Amino acid sequence: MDSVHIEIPMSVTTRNSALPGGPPSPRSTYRHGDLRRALLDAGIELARQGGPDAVVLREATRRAGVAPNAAYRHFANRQDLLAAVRAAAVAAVAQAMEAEMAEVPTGGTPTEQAHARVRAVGAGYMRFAHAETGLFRTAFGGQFSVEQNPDPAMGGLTGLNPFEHLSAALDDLVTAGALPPERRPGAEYLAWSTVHGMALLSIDGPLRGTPADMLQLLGQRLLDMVERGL
Amino acid sequence: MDSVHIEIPMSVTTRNSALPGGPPSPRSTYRHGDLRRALLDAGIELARQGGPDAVVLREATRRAGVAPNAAYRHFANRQDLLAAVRAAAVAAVAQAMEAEMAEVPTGGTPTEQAHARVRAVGAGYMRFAHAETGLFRTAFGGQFSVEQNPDPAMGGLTGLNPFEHLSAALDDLVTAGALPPERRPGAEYLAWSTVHGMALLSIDGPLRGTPADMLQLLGQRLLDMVERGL
DNA sequence: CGCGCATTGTGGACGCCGTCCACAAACAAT
DNA sequence: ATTGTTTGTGGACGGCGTCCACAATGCGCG
Repeated sequence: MDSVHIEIPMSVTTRNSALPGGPPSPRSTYRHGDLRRALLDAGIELARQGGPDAVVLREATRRAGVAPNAAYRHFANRQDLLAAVRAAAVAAVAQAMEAEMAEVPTGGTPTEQAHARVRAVGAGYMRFAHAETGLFRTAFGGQFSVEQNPDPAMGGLTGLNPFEHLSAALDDLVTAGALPPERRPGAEYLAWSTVHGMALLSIDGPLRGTPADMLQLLGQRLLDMVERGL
Repeated sequence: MDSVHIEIPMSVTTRNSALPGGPPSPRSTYRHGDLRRALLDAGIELARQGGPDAVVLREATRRAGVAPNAAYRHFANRQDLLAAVRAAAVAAVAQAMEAEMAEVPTGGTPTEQAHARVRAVGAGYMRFAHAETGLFRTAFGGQFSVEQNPDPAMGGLTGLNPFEHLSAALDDLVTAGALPPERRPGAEYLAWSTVHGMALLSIDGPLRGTPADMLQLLGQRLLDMVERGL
């Protein structure tokens, strides 16, 4: 696994501090304290290990030490829980991008900087897909949408979601004069398509099992292609 | 929906010629005739309408007018049936590519021809994704692999599967002198990533619902990018 | 302080799914 | 005609999402 820092908000306060291992200790109070949060955490963990299909309502309630139906007090249905988990997963992708951008060396011409930033966004996306397959698949595997009425829960530490990071990086490219303005509209989708495709090919497709360094190399070639072709 | 010719092999002979509509007429014989084929056809239809998750064993047997367990005489389990459906779906993609290539005007320099062929492969892929979403998702949505020990069931009319079509087109590009040989290795994955990403973005992602002509345009820009950047 | 009520968790049920086992019908080979 | 193998049936099990009725809880209002 690649090393990617993932910062997923964990339960803040839970009266029932169930230590891992052993059945969750019986609640002292009838009320749980923060069941919504507990279910969400359980869902995130399930997604991390098995992707979206592994987010099973009954299993989440089991882990929270609660009856299956209790979930319906906090989520309309399985789909609703999954949506919340997905938001967390998207936020994690945003953070992966931010981490990657933090590594970009300062200095160099504005053009170099701008290019480096676009590459960081793309590389963060692909690296995350490889390092946190389950979460990535949850975020971008099935149906997803990030742009319209941006859910703040999908933002990283900076508050920007992955799509916004990409847009910003492309804007920089234009300001730096490295991308003709007339080519800017829609460029997000060209760039996104490219890295999205490679991410999926490398976790679900023919590139599955390819060693990380090989993948890194291919990824760089892909980004070269985008840089030349955009 | 775009118009794409899809040729999926349908049942050759079924003693029980169940016309659509109404419950399937009771079998005259205890034996079915070609239950495997019937289940596969049902599975394909389910996949076409609802993607891989819609391929439900019990529903397939229901459509074939047979008890649920009968399926286990022909498929090891649900996964096995799904694999067979997937093969058919992949073959359909190959045919979509072939149809697209048949449209390429003859004439022009070898370089132009080669470029046109690569574009046809990519366009066929994306067009199919849009026209036959369910089948596309079944073929390339979840885990998939096309290259190692090529399953003949995945080939189109020419016998080549989608990956082989792409490879051949890229080889042509080299022969025509439009792609430096040193850049040839791995080029499949760069090109595939690109169209795969856009295909998914346009059916599951933010490009969902984009009008077909808009999509066509974006697709062409994407192929331009590949052409320039490969 | 006590009461009523909205909130939150429980228990039990339903119908759907995939899968397993034992049995029966149909056919093929002897 | 008998025997044995294939193919379909019937019934069952556990797991899932979801619904309804009920019980415990704790908060706000008098």
